[in-house]
Amino acid sequence: MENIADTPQEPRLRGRPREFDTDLALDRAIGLFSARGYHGTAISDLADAMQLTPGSIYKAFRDKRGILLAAFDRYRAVRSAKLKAAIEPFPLGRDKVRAALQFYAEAAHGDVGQRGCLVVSTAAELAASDPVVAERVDLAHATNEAAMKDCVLLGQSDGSISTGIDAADTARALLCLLQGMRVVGKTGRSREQMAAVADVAMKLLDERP
Amino acid sequence: MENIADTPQEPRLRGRPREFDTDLALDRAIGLFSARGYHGTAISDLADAMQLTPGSIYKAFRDKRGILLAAFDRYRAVRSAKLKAAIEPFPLGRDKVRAALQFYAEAAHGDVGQRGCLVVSTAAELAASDPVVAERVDLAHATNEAAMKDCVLLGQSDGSISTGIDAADTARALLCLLQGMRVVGKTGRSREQMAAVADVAMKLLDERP
DNA sequence: TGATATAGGAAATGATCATTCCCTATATGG
DNA sequence: CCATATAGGGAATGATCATTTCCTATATCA
Repeated sequence: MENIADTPQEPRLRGRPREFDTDLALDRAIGLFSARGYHGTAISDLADAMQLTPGSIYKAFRDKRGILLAAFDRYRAVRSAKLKAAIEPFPLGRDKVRAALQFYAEAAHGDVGQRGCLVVSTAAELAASDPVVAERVDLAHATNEAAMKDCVLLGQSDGSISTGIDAADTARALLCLLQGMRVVGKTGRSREQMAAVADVAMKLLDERP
Repeated sequence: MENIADTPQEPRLRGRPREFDTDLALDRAIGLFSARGYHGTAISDLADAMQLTPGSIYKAFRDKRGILLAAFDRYRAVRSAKLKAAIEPFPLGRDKVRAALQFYAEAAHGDVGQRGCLVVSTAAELAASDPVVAERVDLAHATNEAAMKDCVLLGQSDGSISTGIDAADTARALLCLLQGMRVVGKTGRSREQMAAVADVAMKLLDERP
């Protein structure tokens, strides 16, 4: 999670200006929420990690759920931007899909893999009980699914992917595989194992024999 | 979660016998832990659902973590038995894999899908902070992966799956896809969508063109 | 039958949690 | 320069949490 400012922050008009970097603070919150879950992360933990007092946190984010929602939105913005950057260099749809799979393989092993994906942990912990959160998770999935579908459709138009496959179903299967990699990556798999999964998954782009 | 007694419970030798059905109580705990997560489920919630007092719960399971571990083990036992039953009728390895995918598609939509998978939620919430829990999650994944690998190897020996594919890598990819289906299923997908994922995933068993 | 051992459960305990209060600090607008 | 508005933060607040205590109930064993 680096410097990707998705909230450009126009100059505040009234009152004392904020002293902390919202994005930096949210990145810290993302780390905690991803690793320990929402209910497993206390405000005091967040205050320590974000280097803020509970009072300041509440002033900035309203309540604990507000922190989660802001962290979730930032997580999505950052990850989407990075995924986009990872697939952008490749002109062919097939190569874009491969790059996406490798991008996830990279995030699904080692320390980053163990920390896990905020979308996955939020889906697991809160989607069943909080409709607003569930909607955001659904949107995150739908966005990723649409990105994969675009790649498949591009591949079908540029000739790198057969027109005999169903783009929507393939994209949904890719989404499941990508999310599953993040789950399995929670318990230390090697880069090689995850790279092999990405490689094998490319067969989803082939036509039935 | 029905009547599958994995703890046959030999007749107690000393003291007052337990009055409640451990498996039934754990099934209720599984429902809560799966839907709301570990930290999101209070002992009082568990007491209500299990129809026990907190005192009785602590006598039987030692502490909250003990309930989670017992629930996790039972969840695995029940789901493994059902998966086994689902693929058992099919003699060909390829058909067994298809049955397994359909079994997961069935669990990844509607109410059951929204409740979610206890292995997924435990992995997301606790694997990074509790080594003992992480080991159990890893074992659960390894067991599922091995089951898939056995199906692939069977298929390769019975001729229903090409010997040109790597059984280990394919099994790992299948595991990721199955776990991912449970994640995506947390936010209400239709049976048709998940069935289509299962169908498309069968291409993982084909050789590269 | 009585010693032993375990279960059930109501009530208490102490820790921790999310949240608020209140006061100070620092900006802008007139 | 004073009114207004927002930020920072230390110290309460009240709720809730996991866990324990203690007493009763019910079984086996000798």
